[in-house]
Amino acid sequence: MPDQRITLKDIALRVGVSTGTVDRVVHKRGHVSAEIQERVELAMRDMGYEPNLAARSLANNNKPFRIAVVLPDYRQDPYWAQPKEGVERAAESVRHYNVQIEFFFFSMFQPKNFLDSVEKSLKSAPGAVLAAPLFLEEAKVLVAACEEHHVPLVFINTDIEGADILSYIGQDSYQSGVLAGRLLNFGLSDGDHAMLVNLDKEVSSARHLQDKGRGFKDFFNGIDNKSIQIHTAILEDFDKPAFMRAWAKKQFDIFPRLTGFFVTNSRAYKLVEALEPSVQDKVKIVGFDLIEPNLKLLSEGKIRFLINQNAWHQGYLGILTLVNKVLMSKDIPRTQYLPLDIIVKENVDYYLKRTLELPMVIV
Amino acid sequence: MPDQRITLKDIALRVGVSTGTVDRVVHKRGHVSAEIQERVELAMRDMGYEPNLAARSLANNNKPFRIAVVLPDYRQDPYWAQPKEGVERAAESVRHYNVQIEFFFFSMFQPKNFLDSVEKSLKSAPGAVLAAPLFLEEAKVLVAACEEHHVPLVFINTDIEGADILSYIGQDSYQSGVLAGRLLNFGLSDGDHAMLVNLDKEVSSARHLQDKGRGFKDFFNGIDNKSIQIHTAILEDFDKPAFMRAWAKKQFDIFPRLTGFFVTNSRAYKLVEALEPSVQDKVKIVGFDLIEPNLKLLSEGKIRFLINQNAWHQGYLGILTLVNKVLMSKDIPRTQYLPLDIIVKENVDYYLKRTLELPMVIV
DNA sequence: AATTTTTCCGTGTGCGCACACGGCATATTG
DNA sequence: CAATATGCCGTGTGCGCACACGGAAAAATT
Repeated sequence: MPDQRITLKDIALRVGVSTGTVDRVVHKRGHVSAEIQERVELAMRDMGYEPNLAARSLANNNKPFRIAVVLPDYRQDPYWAQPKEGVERAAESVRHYNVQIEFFFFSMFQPKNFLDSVEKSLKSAPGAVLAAPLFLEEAKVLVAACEEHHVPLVFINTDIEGADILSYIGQDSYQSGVLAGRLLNFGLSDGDHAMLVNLDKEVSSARHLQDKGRGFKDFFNGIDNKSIQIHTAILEDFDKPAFMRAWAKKQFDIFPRLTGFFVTNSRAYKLVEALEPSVQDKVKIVGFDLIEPNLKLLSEGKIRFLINQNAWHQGYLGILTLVNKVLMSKDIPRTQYLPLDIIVKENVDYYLKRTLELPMVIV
Repeated sequence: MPDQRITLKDIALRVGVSTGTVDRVVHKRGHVSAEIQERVELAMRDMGYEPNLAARSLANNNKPFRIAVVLPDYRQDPYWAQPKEGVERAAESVRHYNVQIEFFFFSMFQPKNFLDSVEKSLKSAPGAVLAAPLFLEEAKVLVAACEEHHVPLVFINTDIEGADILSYIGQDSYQSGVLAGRLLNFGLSDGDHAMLVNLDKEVSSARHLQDKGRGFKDFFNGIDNKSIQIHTAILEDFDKPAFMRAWAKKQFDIFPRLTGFFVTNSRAYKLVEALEPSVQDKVKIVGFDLIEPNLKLLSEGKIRFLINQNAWHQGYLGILTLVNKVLMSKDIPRTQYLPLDIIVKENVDYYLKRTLELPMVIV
């Protein structure tokens, strides 16, 4: 490790040009002869030049970096409050770099509303966009627009395959299904039945749920020392308690040894509400996400495991990714998978608190 | 959020003094009249002044910040390679601030050797010290020395209660025992037996292991719908395969329904090695730490759960804590607990990779 | 050959802060 | 009252970088 950091001046001196010239090749701003360009680049590599980010940000911080954030309305679903908070926290972390955030919320079951938000966000001429592209076709409009204006675009939660974006941040849905399988299986006995439950409307991210289901079933297909029967249920009317209760009751009539459930999104609490109290304690449920209603049931033992989709971190990392790209000119991988945290009552606190502190540094 | 950040000059202008004066009150360097001091402080609070860290680090970065790191020799135990790597990664993250690290390794079963390392580290007159104080009495010497020279001291892995240090970073051992109890219990049936296994020499951190054991037993005491019998074993000769095999065989003779094990440190693989192949697949083992031999067994299903002690993060956070304190003059909590990550085959990759990337920013 | 254009490069200033230096008051001393 | 000391405060410089400006040389044009 070099004792003294190499500066622009150092390499300017070495090559025999001015710092202005070196700066030009650093930023590839042209107006430099081929020969000198060559020699400067060589010297930079040779001496191991790395720009001083503190100085860079100092010299830059008159012009703000504005990021538009397009997310589903968090008042509609507690899940979406998490990425929002992650974004806010990240914004605070990089405030020194004069990063400004503007939110654009849309209604999560209305593709048109999403399009509206996209248009509004683009009209503000942001320096970058962070979005959760819940609707495939509408998202393509966003991708095209960003591409045209050379605005870096990051997706969280849902990826659009083949889309030319800076990065996707989310989870491996298939793998999370496999994980759920392993967890549930550990608590089931030979001959038990388990059920995969989708609680969502058709329009939205059906892809996620499919992948999770596939992973879940694949896990049990790979088991050979036990026989667990797997069933599937898709319920769009998860908001109608009476219907849900009736449905649940019926299932136990049909499958007396039904002892395990896997809820493929953050609505595990809706399932618990549909169960009779005596059943709630016996049945083993695996769900997703650390939202309030789930947390309560987790501590009561009525949900056994929650898999953390790290929605908070998706927001946080999304902002940091854009900052790293635009302000630090770092290379960013096309997809960034977040960990699948396994949560039980005993370790839940750490994952909740983590959203509050965590000192961090842009490398 | 203010559109334009408040600078020294802004508040100097407002109060009607020079930036030099404001600077003096910011750094409490005295030589300011009581009245002006008052008015400046008021203005700072009023206008919400926050120093520009980039500018500060720029103006400072002639003088390096040297941190001495005192850890057990990582060649002696794979566990200790993790905090070492975390430290190295953190060092890289804050290189811009001219932070320099020097390691001092000691032999983990020799208190005297620890003392030697401590003395050597102090002779280098570091600006701060990060240490894993495995030995109580010897650690007190370090605490006293650091206190005398006003050198900030951070402990990882082991806390010394009542010691006047900047911060302790580690885990809640008791809680990790409770967690292990919950995990194991989920896979056990009524009437099964489980065993708590300590594989360690007497000299070292016995305290940790006790706490974990206590938590583990307390969990099962709190269970009422199942009856699980808990046994305890303490084995110092974990490095003698023949002895271990004989011991293991005997246990199953005594307790035919022994189906669960909880190994209180990172040596779960030693237990697996002591079991007969046919038993390895049936028995349910919960252990600690993502070290190579454990990972292999986890993927083979011979270890069911690993609890991640986040040793890597202990090192990482340790360095960041010192940087935040000394260079950013942040307030630091006396104890910083790290999350208890639950690891199975399906999510292990994320926790391993996490040590590689993670873009971060000092807030 | 004189003029204009283009290419290439150096100079200078400012970002916000830390800190040394020196100056002007007032207080202290003989 | 003069001489010295002390308390308070302003000024100036530099940290490393970005970028605007302008000048000199080379190339293109008339």
